[in-house]
Amino acid sequence: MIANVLVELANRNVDKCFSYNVPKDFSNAIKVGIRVRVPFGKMTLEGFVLEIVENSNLDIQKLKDIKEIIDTDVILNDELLALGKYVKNRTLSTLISAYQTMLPKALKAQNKTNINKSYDKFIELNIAKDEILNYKFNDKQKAIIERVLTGKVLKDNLKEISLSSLNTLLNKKILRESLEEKYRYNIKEANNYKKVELNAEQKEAKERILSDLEKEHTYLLYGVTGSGKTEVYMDVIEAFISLGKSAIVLVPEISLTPQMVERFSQRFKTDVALLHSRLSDGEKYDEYRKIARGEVHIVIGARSAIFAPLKNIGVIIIDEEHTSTYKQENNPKYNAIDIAIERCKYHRAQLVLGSATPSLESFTKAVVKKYELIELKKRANKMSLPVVSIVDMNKESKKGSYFSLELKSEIEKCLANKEQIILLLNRRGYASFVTCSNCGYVSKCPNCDITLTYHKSSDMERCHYCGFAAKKKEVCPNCKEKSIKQLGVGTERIEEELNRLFNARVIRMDLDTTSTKGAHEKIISAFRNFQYDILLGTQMIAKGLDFPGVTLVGVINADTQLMIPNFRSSEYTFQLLSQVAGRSGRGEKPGKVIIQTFNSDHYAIKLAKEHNYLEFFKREMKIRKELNYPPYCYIVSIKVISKDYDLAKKESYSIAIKLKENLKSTVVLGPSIGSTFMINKTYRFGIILKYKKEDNLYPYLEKVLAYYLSNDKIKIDIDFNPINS
DNA sequence: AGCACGCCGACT
DNA sequence: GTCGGCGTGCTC
Repeated sequence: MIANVLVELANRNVDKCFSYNVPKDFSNAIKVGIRVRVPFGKMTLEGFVLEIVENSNLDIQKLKDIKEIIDTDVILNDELLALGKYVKNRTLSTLISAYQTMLPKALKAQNKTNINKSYDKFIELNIAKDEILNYKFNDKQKAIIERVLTGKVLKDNLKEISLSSLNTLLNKKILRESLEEKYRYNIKEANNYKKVELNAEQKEAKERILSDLEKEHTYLLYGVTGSGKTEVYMDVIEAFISLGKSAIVLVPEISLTPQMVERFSQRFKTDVALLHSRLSDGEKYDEYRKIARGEVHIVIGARSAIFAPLKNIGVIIIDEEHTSTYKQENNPKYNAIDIAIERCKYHRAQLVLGSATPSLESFTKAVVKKYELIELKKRANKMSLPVVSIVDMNKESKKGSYFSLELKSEIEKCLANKEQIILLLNRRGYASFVTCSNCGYVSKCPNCDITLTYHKSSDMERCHYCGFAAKKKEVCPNCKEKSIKQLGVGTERIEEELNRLFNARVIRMDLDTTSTKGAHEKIISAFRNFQYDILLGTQMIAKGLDFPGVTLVGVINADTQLMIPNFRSSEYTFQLLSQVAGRSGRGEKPGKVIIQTFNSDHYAIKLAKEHNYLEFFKREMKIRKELNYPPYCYIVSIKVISKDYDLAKKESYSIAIKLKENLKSTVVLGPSIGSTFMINKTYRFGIILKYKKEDNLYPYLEKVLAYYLSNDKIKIDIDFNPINS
């Protein structure tokens, strides 16, 4: 018997099966989809058994033996095995890295993982009840026996009575110890569930999703903020569970949306498993086993939860589908929506993509009927959308202040009324960009309509997209003032200002203040409990949070997102402003939103004020069409990376030329250097491909990868449908 | 990833 | 004449 094993090394040279002889002792235990330990050269590696066969082209006599079997239960079932191949083919990653990202750390093939199951120690009677009379016990021993008489008791509870007495009884074999696997994480069961009746719109949405279960469908659930999408999700899931099926719910970052989890646990109790980055490796392992064993029907998690080993999936829900967190930024660079579609095909399941501001790609697919559009037009609580006002910071009399007069006075009003305030300053705004502090002019690339980024080292303004570069301007070409400045202000600075200007309790929530476990939850609950007046934070405060006490939302600078050199910057700005505006006025009092900007005429800002997604979609699509950006084409980003500048440059040019020759229906841009040109003394040159249909694309890119396979001086990194290029 | 093999420069 | 540089290739 021969096992074909994929070893743990994430190197393209060894990303294939190696054949091993299965010793007779293992012939019962060996299974496809488990991990084994095998000799590999002089090393011992872990790997996944992908096939078990009887014959081989290789000389069977020369095959080495499998050293050890690691798992008793299958880790990669047939669906996951196929899914890994799909990920590899979609992203041109190695197969091993595809499998590794699908699994929690405890189950990866890695020689030095030491994440174990956790056990509870129980004590129970080791003799028949009536035999007890044959012994004489002291008082402590009696107390212990008393507890154990009715059944097994946690050892820790008995230790409190007397550890030495307990040990005596164990030694005399009157009591015995037993181990029971335990789960380190269990969702908190909430009991305050109130059934919410769906309104007509929500009911219709639910019925649409359940209308045809014969084949897989993708539904785009487009509903304004507060339209009650979560209630629809829960009702749909309940319906699938009653059909004996299960559900995956993806949220952008689960630790930021605790109330989503709370609402699910109220309704579905412990039928829910949670998978997200804030769980420890041990906790993740436990949740994963719970899922694999079929002990829960619902999995809620962030991106990688799309690989949860649930069986019999009826529905996959992707909430806030427009968020970029569904795209993984390291290899394999997969998009959870693509994986969801693939899994839905396998299970004949329904995919629901929910958003108040769908990505242009998704909305386009709905327009061309690739997705089915379901609209929720009304807010479920009948509250009106908050009133948004835009403050043109160019017209502020006191230049250089971070707070406009209007925002300042509204903050003061709120504080006086003991109402709460959320202030947003996007953290990504720290990147230096070039702008005129007098008129708000921003340098843009003449070829790409993308903001230029100031490079200090060369004192040039560059386009990270096409490579265009120009000397830094001293005088603003718009207003002729000598007021060109680099901007970059962060939340920390604003926090200082708030403490200086107001007598208020301020809490800051950004990457720096939330690095420790449970920090998010602490900040959020402290704010919700009115321990603070002002919550200041980056975009992480914009998503899905529900604070009934908040009546004012202020956006310190709406332009930070616009400045990002990315064709999606308008889209992101619109989404962010719409999101954060939805945080205001969720309680009884109506909400107010103030957006400070130097670009008060920008359509993304104006239309966010009007809550007008459809008009934004139209406007932005027109621009995308003119400039040939997605959704009018697909994009591939290729990075040529090397420690050797000249080599990287030379090879990137030769790749670009070859791509131009071989991909006839593709626009090849570059090579150019990007904002991440030098990282750790490695240089990266970027090539961008734009195409609508290119049959030769995958085969040719595989050729390029194969060409550099054994060249460890050059690394080729390919990103399909990148989100930040 | 690790390790062996192999083909050219400065040394006990 | 040898020790050792790291380029190239292989690992069932």
